[in-house]
Amino acid sequence: MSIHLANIGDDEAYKPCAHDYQTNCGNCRLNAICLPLALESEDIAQLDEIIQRSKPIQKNQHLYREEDNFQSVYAVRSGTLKAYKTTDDGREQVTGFYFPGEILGMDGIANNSHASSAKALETSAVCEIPFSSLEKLSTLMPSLQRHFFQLMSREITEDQQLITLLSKNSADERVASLMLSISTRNARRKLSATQFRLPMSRVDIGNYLGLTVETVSRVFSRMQKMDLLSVDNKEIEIKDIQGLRDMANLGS
Amino acid sequence: MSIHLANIGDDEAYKPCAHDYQTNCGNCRLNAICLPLALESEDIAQLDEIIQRSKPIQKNQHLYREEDNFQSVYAVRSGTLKAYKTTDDGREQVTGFYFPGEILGMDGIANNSHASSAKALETSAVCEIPFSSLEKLSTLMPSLQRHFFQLMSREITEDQQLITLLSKNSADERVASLMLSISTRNARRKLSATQFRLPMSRVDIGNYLGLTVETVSRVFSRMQKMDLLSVDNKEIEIKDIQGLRDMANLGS
DNA sequence: TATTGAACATGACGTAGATCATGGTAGATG
DNA sequence: CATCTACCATGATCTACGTCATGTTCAATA
Repeated sequence: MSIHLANIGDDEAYKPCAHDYQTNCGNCRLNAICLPLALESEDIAQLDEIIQRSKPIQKNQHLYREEDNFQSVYAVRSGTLKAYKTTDDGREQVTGFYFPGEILGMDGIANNSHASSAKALETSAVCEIPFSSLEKLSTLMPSLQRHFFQLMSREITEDQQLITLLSKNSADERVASLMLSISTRNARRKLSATQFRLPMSRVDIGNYLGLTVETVSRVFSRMQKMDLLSVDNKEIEIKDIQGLRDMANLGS
Repeated sequence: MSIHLANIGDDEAYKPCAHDYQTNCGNCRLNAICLPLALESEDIAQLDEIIQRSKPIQKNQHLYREEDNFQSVYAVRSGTLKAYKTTDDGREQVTGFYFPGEILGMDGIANNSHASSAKALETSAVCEIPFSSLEKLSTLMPSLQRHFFQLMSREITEDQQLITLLSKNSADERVASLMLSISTRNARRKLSATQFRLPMSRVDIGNYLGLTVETVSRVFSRMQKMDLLSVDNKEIEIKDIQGLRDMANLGS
């Protein structure tokens, strides 16, 4: 098992068969990411009540599929998922990767049906948040309402970042940006910002970044030659984070 | 004055100096787009009270700038605006065009500061919706809360569409898609789906679609040669909408 | 009316990244 | 253990689109 998984593995998430997880939002160590809001403890208790902690999702299993009836949004507890749309001519477009503490499924609210599919890239666990309950609770708890408005707004700004990346940046810049993004998201979860295992394949990376697998491979090779990072299959070690930032060309 | 503006011009929006517009959400002919929800008439009256109808914005004037303090979201009453981000190396990325009935500014909620700038492409009028009032009202009116969740979700799905377009589609497909998008958005407002004036420059189109001006020009020329549409500067007439759909390659 | 300048069109040419082809490696399965 | 199949790396070639250069049109202003 990888270092990455081992670090997560000591979490409560890995009790696949227990019906009553001892987890709740109050003691979850991801709540700083997932719920960065000043909820009163009784508020958190109320939130806990509507959240369902599901059994693990196996690798390649779907959490939901495009056009499924929309019921819930999901917070990642452990593992990683990718969201993707299937284009009209049958190809796939990866629209995002979701790490522990991050929330997915909000694109389904607009039409009461999921606008994308979500698939586990490794064994993962999620908290299911039924949206109708969330709505009701939000009218009672202004800070929760605000939190969800902010979460959705953040999703918008992140999508706009990706739009800019796809529209204006070279292959080198795109891959470097993704590596930096994963690095900072790891750091937020108190994991190493410089050493990690990529949960996704080169195909997924290329698809997400609008590049072919071959180009992604070549960029990784180039980065290694420049001593920015070392790549051993999916194991990444960032060796020169400033150099990587320079390559990403995103300022500072 | 163009056909497009003339059609809008009979609207109440064009009373630049009046302090008391006779407009309200109840009688606004855009409310089917802007508020497609079953609000009770007294609810609409409440909403009306928080909405401020501002004086027109002149062409090239900003509605807000990136990093401005976020206070409000805006509904376009007349005219057109573009939203854009300035990348770290100083270039511009157009992230969206906003037509009457559409809402912009929601990307500012996440960080209480606008994540993009908004500039009028022609003389325009907007309804300003102070967000804090909207939040308060939303806790009292579940249907309004739901509406805004849906609006934001729609913004997410549209951004994802653009991501896919940029990542997977050719120049022809991108331009054709934009023309079709403008066409359907015109139709929603009971304007012609086949004849309209583009409010934005070729530069803006290219920027939005991740293409250079030259490429956009060439695509327009190609489309004319194929008799899909006729272009006279900014005046567009779609002559073969099915042909255009085929070119866009987005299915049906 | 002449003049200036933005916005647009179009040709010639260069290039980043796609496509095609081949080979290597690591984990799954009989 | 052998075999199979994803997944990844890397070279050779091709091409869509960018870049550069030049010209046109039209609206604004002297």
